[in-house]
Amino acid sequence: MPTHRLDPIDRKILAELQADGRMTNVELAKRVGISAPPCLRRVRVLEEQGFIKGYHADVDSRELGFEVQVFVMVGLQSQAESDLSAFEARCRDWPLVRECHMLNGEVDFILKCVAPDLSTFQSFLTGDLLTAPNVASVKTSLVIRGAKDEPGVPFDVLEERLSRSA
Amino acid sequence: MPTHRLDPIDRKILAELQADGRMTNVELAKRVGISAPPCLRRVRVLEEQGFIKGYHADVDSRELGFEVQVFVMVGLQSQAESDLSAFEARCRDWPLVRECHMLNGEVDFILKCVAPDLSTFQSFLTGDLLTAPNVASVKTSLVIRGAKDEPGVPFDVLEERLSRSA
DNA sequence: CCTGAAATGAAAGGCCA
DNA sequence: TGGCCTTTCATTTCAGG
Repeated sequence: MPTHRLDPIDRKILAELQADGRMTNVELAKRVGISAPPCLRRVRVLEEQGFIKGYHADVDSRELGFEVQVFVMVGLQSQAESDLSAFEARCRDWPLVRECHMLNGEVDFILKCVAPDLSTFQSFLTGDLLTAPNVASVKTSLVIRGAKDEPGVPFDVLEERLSRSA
Repeated sequence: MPTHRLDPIDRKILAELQADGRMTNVELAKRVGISAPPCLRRVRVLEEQGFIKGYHADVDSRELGFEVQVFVMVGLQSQAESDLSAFEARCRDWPLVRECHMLNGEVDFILKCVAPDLSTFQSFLTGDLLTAPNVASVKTSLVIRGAKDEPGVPFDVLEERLSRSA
């Protein structure tokens, strides 16, 4: 487990910033139990080493007009590495595709898509995805309602695990 | 489309904070072209009205020791509303389940899960998910590699759409 | 609803322990 | 490393257009 360089204070910093990424540094320092300057230094290091990849406001996509969320299962004809990465590159260029993960099993990729309405999604589907090279099968599943959508990872599980192995 | 109360400056604020949620207010004000005090007022209003649901540091889950990501398709025996929401409540209690969405079609739910390793996931699967009431079918798909993982929504698409309908 | 100024409070760097 | 001090800059309130 590559958590070598992280002490308990670093993990607490990550957990706090995951829960509230706009917290001021003095508030963060208070919560993790050190003073502000070393706390800020730790945050910088965590950013530089890639443990923190960025900070994002979590916007309400439905309120903003993105009423449609769809999961799309994609199978390709060729699973040669060059064809896989060509498809991935295409996904990165499609703004409606927010996530693209390569899976094991019969299907090759799962895509998480958003769209303002069904017709916008449908024209993406027929105009872009289905006509893309090497695409063999596409199965879409509309999200009827969202029940849980937590960003990040469960730090409780990590801490529990670390205390077990200690 | 319920974007009524948002003017172009509000949308720019949302787009900027989605891209960098830790930006200072003066930097944000400079980017959206107004001075700091009204900019902060707008941010507060966007938070209070729920357009901004929170701010989160994006932590590298693999670097932190969560090596396994799994999508799980779940079918239930009963689709009565009380049974659906009972399952959703269960998902909210499971820390390894980060997302739970109700879908149309043959499968009822898709879950996005993380775990430190396969054996942790497997004990969740057999110990918690498969033994939960009302669960009829479970199909898991391991993420081999991630190709795209963008949080939030594509504001370009929204702006383009608004300029079309104007 | 915005700008501009003034006071409070936080960020960032130097330096000592 | 963490803590303290100082300067710089951001946040917040208030007066005014």
